[in-house]
Amino acid sequence: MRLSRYFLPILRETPKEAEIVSHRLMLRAGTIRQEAAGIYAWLPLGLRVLNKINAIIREEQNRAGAVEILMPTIQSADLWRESGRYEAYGKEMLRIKDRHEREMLFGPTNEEMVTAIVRAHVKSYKDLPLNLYHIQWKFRDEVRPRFGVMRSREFLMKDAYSFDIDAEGARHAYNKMFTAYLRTFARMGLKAIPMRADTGPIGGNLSHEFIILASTGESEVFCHRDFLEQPTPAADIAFDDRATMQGVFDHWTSKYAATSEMHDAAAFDALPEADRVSARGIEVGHIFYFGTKYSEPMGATVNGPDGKETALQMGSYGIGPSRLVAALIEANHDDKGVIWPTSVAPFQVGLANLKVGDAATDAACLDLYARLEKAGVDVLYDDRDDRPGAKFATLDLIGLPHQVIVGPKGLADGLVEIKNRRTGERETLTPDAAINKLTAQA
RNA sequence: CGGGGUAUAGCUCAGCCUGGUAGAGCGGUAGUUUUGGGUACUACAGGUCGUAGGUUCGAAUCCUGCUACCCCGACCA
Repeated sequence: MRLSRYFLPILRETPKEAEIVSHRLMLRAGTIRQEAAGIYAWLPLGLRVLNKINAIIREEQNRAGAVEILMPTIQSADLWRESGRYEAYGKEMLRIKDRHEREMLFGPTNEEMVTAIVRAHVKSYKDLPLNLYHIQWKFRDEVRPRFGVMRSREFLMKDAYSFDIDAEGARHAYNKMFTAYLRTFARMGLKAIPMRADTGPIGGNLSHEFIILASTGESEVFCHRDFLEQPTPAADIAFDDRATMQGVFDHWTSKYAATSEMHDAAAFDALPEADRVSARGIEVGHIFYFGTKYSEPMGATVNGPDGKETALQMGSYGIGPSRLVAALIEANHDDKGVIWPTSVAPFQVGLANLKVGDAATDAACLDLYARLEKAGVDVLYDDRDDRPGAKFATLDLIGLPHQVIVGPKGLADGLVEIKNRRTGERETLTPDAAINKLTAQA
């Protein structure tokens, strides 16, 4: 992409409303724009990151056997009356009426709807297990939205819902999602630690939050140091093998990890001092097993092998992609700007032409640009007639993993410079060598 | 939902106390300058001062209502 033809509204100064670093950097780097309290428009750069995150989530959900659907944002109140949550949900639910005065709502979650879908079409245990997920916008009318997309009213959520004939099957479904989540966050370069959680309004008796450690995190968390080094399950792990999945779960829950609500100070203090990690955390995923909480009142049943009608065993599994964008920045930035992990970076390479209009420099840049793109590397080419300093500052701010700097001085010797945004490491080399190096890394 | 605050140019803010018809820096445009970490200079453009009403000869400024947004707390993916 040529920057001159792109839409990247960089802010040099920080808008006053932004309190935390991810919110500040997202506004400055032209990724989002606030439209109302807790409601944001996604600009091109931010959307690219969001889509990268979604792609990783999809791959891992599919790998774990979940099937993608897409449910609407608007739901009917009657559906929620079936579970009793229409009354129970309170003012966080955005309630609206259509032109016929029918009561509708902007969905804060989809347990009722997905249960209705499965109830209508699944009649036999032979159709199970089933796990349906979608990635869709949700709305929760928070009293006080804040921290940008970290705590917004409208937010994107991947929510999966598992359906099984019995508790053992549901447990396996839970463990599969548990494993998929470990992989998902690891692929984004995040160390997410599963912590036992309160089930809250979703209900149920088994629940884990996936928390990433970041100094600006909203909640206090405590865990064993081993979590920081623990390797995540491989891509080819046997998702269909119950013992294997239970093994992953057991391994990842055998050591101490808890949020402040579930914290057991005595158990934590029993750990050797050197193993205790007490930090701030950001919740990026939350999984629940809640049995028949929705299937029973909503009459979602199937015939079992014994011919008896049985209420479905359910679980739900959420990840917040829009929040993850902010969480990733909280975990990956410096005083100059964002530092995107390669797997979610909006572009892999930023190409800076230091003297637009200079024939040799323009030609060298165009050549690099074309050859990198041809090699499948996403390049943002800064071809604007701007000062070198401004270009460096912009590239550092938007945080692309690699920078290629091309100017007349270097070109006189047939050389360009590449810089690693994360390490700051620079290297002067020929354009050919730069291309080799970048295609190998990206 | 309690408490506090803010609203003036695209962004960050000054002006308000003490009423006289709007400013700076950054950004934008045009030029000069030249160019390797947000260069310097010149000129230009850009605001019914959130909104509705009131007081006054006169309101960004004083008063009242409303709205929006922000912060602290309670609450939450």
